[in-house]
Amino acid sequence: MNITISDLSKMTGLAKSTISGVLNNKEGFSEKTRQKVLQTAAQYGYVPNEIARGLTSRFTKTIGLLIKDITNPFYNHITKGVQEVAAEHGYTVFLCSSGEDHKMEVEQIQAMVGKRVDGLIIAPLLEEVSFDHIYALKRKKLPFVLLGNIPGLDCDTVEFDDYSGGKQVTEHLLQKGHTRIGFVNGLNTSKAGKLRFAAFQDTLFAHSITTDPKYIFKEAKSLSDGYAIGNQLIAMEDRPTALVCFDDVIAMGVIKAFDNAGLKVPDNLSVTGFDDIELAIFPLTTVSIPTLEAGKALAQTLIDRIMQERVSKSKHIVFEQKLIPRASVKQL
Amino acid sequence: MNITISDLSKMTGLAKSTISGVLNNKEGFSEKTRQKVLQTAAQYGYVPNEIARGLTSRFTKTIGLLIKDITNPFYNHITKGVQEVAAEHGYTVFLCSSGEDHKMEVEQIQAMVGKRVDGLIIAPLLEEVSFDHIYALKRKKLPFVLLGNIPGLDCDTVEFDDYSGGKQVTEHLLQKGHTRIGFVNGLNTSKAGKLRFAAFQDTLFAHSITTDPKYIFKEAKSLSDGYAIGNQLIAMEDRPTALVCFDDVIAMGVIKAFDNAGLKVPDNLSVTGFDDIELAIFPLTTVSIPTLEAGKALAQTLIDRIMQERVSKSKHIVFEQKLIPRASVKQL
DNA sequence: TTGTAAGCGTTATCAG
DNA sequence: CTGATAACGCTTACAA
Repeated sequence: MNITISDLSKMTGLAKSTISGVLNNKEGFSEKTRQKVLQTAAQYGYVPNEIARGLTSRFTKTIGLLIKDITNPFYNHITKGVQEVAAEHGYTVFLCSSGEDHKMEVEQIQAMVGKRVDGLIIAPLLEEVSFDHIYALKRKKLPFVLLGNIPGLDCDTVEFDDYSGGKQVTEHLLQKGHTRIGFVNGLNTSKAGKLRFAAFQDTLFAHSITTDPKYIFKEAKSLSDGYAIGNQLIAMEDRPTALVCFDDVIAMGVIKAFDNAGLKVPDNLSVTGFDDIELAIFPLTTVSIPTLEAGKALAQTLIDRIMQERVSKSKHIVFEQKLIPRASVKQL
Repeated sequence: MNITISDLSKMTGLAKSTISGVLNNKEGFSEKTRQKVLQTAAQYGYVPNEIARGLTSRFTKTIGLLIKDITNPFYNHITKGVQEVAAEHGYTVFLCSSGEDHKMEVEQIQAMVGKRVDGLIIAPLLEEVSFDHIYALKRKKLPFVLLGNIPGLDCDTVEFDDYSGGKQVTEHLLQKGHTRIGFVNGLNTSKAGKLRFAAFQDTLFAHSITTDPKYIFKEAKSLSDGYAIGNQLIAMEDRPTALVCFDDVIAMGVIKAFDNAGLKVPDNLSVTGFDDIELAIFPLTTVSIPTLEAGKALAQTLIDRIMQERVSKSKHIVFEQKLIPRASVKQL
């Protein structure tokens, strides 16, 4: 069905190794043979079987990418970055989503290992979860780079400074005169959420401000979660004056709820997010995160590691987060 | 580095074929051997080399997905759908983006064919472009399904009824009393755009309404394109009263421009989009498109075709588009 | 400059 | 019930 190198060998009367050599641009073939091979290959639409090639060469020119949800702007920008540099270097990428489910994460990684990817980029669940599968990778000496880090695990990482981001928004809110501030956190399995929240609490504590526990929400992960929380807030008589959301998507959900109820942001509630997603046309004060660049860095780091045959020591890249003040926070 | 079946063979003292048989749940092995194999395999963390497996079995359990831009909600929802169904059936998916570039499209498909995917899902450029690479697939008898259709090419397809969508919005606008209506089209390579625009023109024509050519824009593909067009519109003294945009992302760009200029939608301009993306918290009148479902249908159709060994005749699935009236259109 | 042969990790076939 | 052996399509010594 698919033409092979031995087919070409028979057709041209040349040996398989000759065909292979020419096709791989090796030196030392007469122009005549070279032409003959190239021509008949083109004529019959020969496409080398990379999979057979991978068997001998130990390289599949494939990398795996495991993210949480392709539908989330944060992850699809990372994906785009990975994609771009992978393609530049001739790699194809397997895309897998864990959907924030640990079992799925383990399975998908396993599947990609089985398919003998040359390396893996993983955005793992980082809290309240076992890392056995990641350690297994390390033991196998399969190159991989993590988005985020696992304490005590020495490997390449790309990270964002979430603590700083959390601190920046909180201080901004404080400066604007807010003292009754709520926080909507993401999933418990997210380390970014843990760090942002820690920064939030620490910063408030440093200013001797305490938060009412009823202003703290958890486990939000979608626009509809944000929407539901927005409605809870609307129903409270002593609402906070400001709300820090784990990401822009959630923030948009909250804003939508207020909008639907005829309330205004920031007049009735100041709202902030994280990610600075382009689609949020609402002038949302947020913390920008260089996701596209991080994706590129992720892929570049992995490819470097694959080439170097894992000699050099681990690389750790940290991207800064930066507050983007816009109009969703009111000066009190 | 990676443990193989022959390693297991040596360790257990059993033959390779025995190991292979047990691992693949074949009948006819004593419970004793079975246990022995399974146990040592687990002990040493054996992961079958799918790539070697693929060499003999002719199946790689991998499918390829080629889209235009993962960052666009339309495509990432399709991707999510494909992903889900693929994972359910034990397939891993290669994700490639053409970035709306024909050369890239050809190359990426070529790469995936080289990696011997079992089948391909392609969202190809459909206008002003050659289809040689698609015909080559057909000749190779490699299963594939298209998002959209190519006239004269008999293959599985999943489509949206873009003409109907275009007609629905246009009629809606007419009903609301608009007669000076503009249109922002997507790229020339998009058939969806061609169809939506044709419906737009036909519908206006049927109502004996003509559009001013200066109200027609082309080649928009991003929020910033929409933004720029919004600004052009703002600068016009005789603006249209309504604007049909190729998709929600572009529409959001237009709205953003108006917002920034202190103008209001729909008071100063009625705007509509396509896709009904969740993130558009602005109450945008749009045409909803079941992208997630389409993604699932795409994957299911492909997998069916792979199993059936391409006997049955081509399947064509058409998803309807549906107008979702919201508040971005003003009653005149 | 070209050809032969072995090997990559599996599965399949066919004896034992 | 188990074990050799060939085959999948390619690369790579090594030989001619």
